[in-house]
Amino acid sequence: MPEFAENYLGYLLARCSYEVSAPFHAKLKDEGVSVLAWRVLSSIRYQADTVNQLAAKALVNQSTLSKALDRIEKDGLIKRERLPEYRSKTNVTITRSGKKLIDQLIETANHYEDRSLDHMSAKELKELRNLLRKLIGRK
Amino acid sequence: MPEFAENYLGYLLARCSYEVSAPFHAKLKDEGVSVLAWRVLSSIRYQADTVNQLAAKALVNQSTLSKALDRIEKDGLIKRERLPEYRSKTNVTITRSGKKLIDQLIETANHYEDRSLDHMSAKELKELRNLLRKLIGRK
DNA sequence: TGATATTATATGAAAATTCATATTAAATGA
DNA sequence: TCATTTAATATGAATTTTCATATAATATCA
Repeated sequence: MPEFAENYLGYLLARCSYEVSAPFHAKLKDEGVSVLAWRVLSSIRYQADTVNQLAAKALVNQSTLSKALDRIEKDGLIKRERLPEYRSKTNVTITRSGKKLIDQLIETANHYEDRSLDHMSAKELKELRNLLRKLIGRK
Repeated sequence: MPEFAENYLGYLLARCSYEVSAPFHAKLKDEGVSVLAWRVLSSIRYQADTVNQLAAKALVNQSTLSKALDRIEKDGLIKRERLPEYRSKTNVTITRSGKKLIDQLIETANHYEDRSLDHMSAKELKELRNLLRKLIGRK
């Protein structure tokens, strides 16, 4: 780890995020699924959402998401349509085949998560989640 | 926060990393400095390093870093030269003007970090860092 | 030692991302 | 109501990243 980062929380978080997710992201790549597709599909699995909302949740800017949605839609995993009650918003819904894919991926993700966390106790993990939520003001 | 992510540590980490760093990254953009340049320069501020090492530290693949180094070098912030004792490695060193820039940026980064963490106690922060380090096997 | 394998970096072409702005819809206000 | 502003999404052009591979140096081994 670079020197500056020893106590720099921004970098420590980036590194943890990267390392914890790397194995699963590699798996996604094997399956030909982008990280953005993963985030979008898991977000809308049970509830449709608009483009801007999804961009915020997927941690990318709106333009990036719009173009990613083009590709995900081309793959038949989502559908876009203007909201009837507010026609400047685009509603993004998951298709049957999108559901099939994401349900498999969520299962895989949970396996990977279990494996990457098996050196942490349940108590530590709970504490970590609490601290992270507090960090971003969710607690 | 999307539903799937409520307990998915991979996403929680990505979100925290993103949110904690966003204000400083926005500031970097204002200054015309890329996140990669920030990571590279802060890494080599006191000690030169090779391309592959830097790529790992900067959390990007080697190819991405090579091209970023082209740009950072063009800006006069770093210098590349083959290591005399092992000529297939490239040593990346910081220039005088690189040092000047990074010293300012580190100061700015610390300000931002202080501000984004002022709702956390010192004890919580210490505990968070410990847990994060344990998560990636640094403890 | 010469052939082969491995390591480290660079690079061309393709893909994804970003920036700025266009387009379209909705809200506001004179 | 019509003009103006604001909001939501899409898109062209430029930049950056990625993938695959080239290049070059070093290590290995028969």
